[in-house]
Amino acid sequence: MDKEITIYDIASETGVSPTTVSRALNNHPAVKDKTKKKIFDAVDKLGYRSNIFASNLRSKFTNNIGVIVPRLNSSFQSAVLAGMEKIANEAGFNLIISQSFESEEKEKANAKSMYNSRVDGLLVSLASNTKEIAHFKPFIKKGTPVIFFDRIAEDSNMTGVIIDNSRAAYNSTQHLIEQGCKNIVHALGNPNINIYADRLKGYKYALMDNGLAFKNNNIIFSDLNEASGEEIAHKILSIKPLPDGLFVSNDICAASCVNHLKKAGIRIPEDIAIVGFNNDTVSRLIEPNLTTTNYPGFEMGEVAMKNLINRLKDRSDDVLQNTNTITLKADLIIRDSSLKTKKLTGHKRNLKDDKK
Amino acid sequence: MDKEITIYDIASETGVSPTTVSRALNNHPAVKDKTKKKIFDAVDKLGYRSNIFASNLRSKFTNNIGVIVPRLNSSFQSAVLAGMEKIANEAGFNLIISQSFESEEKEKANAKSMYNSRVDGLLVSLASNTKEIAHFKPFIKKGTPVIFFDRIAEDSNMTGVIIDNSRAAYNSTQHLIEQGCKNIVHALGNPNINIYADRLKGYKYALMDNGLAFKNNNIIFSDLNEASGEEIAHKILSIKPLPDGLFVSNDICAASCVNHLKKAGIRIPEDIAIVGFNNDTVSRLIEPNLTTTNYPGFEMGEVAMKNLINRLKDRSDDVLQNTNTITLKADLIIRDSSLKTKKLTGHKRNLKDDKK
DNA sequence: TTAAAAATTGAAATCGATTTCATATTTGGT
DNA sequence: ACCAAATATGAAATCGATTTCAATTTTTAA
Repeated sequence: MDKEITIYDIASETGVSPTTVSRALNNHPAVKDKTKKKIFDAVDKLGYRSNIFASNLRSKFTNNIGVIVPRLNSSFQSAVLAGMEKIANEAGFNLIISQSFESEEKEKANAKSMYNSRVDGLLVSLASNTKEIAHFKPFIKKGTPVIFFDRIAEDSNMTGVIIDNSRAAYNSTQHLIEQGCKNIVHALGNPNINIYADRLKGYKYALMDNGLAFKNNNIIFSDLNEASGEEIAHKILSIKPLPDGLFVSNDICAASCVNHLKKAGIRIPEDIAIVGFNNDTVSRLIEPNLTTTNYPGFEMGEVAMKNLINRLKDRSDDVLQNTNTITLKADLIIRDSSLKTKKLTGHKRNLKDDKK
Repeated sequence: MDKEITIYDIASETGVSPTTVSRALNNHPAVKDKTKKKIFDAVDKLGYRSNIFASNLRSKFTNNIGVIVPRLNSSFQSAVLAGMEKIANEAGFNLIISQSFESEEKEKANAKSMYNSRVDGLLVSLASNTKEIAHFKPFIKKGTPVIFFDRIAEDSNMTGVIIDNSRAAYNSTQHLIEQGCKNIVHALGNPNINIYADRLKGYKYALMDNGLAFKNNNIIFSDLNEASGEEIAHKILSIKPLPDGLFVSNDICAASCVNHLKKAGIRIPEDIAIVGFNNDTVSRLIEPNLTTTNYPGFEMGEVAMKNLINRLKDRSDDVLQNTNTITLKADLIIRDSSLKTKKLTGHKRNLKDDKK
């Protein structure tokens, strides 16, 4: 096990002081180019690597950014993380990632751990049962920026990066109505989470604006996973008369539901037009292809991380400091699962459809 | 911004020395219970939090474990990461995650960054174009354990966690042969990566053992993504006579391929029996359901992390130190896409099929 | 009761980089 | 060529916990 090379070694090798070495390494302007070169040569020669702990201890910055997500193994969340990692890595930050498994307790524990790890900033997508966000107060108090994404704390005035869930749901519902649907079921997740609450609103508004009545019976709460697709299908089949439209707030669940409805002899979209959410891979692979809302996860990750890093870089930038909510575009992608009136032509389809 | 509470504050509050405080906090046996209690009371009262940088600087341990993956947004990789995070979190370790984007250069940069971050251990799934693994030597030299998973460096004698890719491919091919296929195409990814190279071997062995000739024309190299499914379908259609079996080394790609073949009027499995790989969600949602190999990502993450942490805990445990390769079970799940002979009964199907 | 052994506690050095404040060296203008 | 301003460099304190080695207190055994 080699002995650690320190700036003192570099200093004695080059005949300057540790102070100057430190400055040179941090690219401080007050070091002559000639001295710098000498120092960097010695750095290469001796194979010096900065000890970030000594550095952090003194400077208080860790170059670590914490991320807390409900689950790592979700295609949406992993896209977000991929976007975040890309930006963070380019800016020289490390990503420390932990998952809450949808539990407020675990989220609190993770926050505490992140706090102890002295992360420079924190990005959070809330657990479904998180009711209050006091566990992030210590960060704020200490001046560590916290940014929420996707699942945000609405009542707080902390920054959040989201899509306009209400509008997206409105557009989905409106589209179904335009296809002639008059009896539209909406399947959503835990309405404690802003994204589902907002989508429910959008669904209601669209019904209202089109003079359609909202019926409690047409709302199905579920976990929105593969298994719940079957449950939803069963519930749909038990509704008389059979609904003619279905808006499921998740593609995988919608796809599973499509399959089970098909198995029961229901034709899609002729009997029921179906719209999903997320533009998950599966939406482009099942038969019929699923109309859905494109949820730009990778981009959301990039935006949230860029915003965070900007704050860290320029703590005085009031414009960014005051940004409260960043809303990303999330467009409806129309495919066959909802097209009762006319089939898309190959041409039109390509226009709307073909982006990964 | 509050002033940081240190062990010196605790010391003066309780009237003992910082040394004793440090020992109490680390649960050192040589501190009287009464003293401990006094100290912990003061800790609670003052809201003390350990400064891990001061601690790391002296003790050399960071409680951080680095993970380098080719891409974060892959359903397999995110399942692995979820498993890793779970175990690491339970053991009090943080996860620092970065992605190589399949580039050896980026992988090297990430390794360097992990090295500078002084991670206690490193978990790596190699980039597709990584030809040599010298960039992990510094870790070994320093005594930091490095464990590979899924995509390992075969020639090195470093520990790896994998599935038996050759056997899995053998079983897939054998299954197709048993269904009566005599002309089986295999679509795989970059054969520089062990998993595809091994599967290719398994495919060849199965042909051989059944007296079928191996034909170079029946091998298709591709990126195995959604788009390449279409390319593969086109290539298949151009082969005369039409192959009667297809083994694609990835479910999403296989699913996309299924769709394009169906569009071309090919019946599955009657004309071509198809087998995928991974047991991705989509394999259970497309029509017909895809026969595939269950790839236990979450479990692989757990196993790799457990192994790493065991090494960290007991550096003298020779049994674990010498473990070279850990192989996980990966069973074939038979579904309709490959069943030419007889349809599965509902009963049999549930037996084999119903695990997430 | 007393010496030896065991159990507790503490003073001070240490980990390696950063930062403050002071000093030395250049540069530029006249 | 000379002095003020601008540039470069360095000495020493500092960040907060750990650790070594020594000292003190308590317990045990005879």
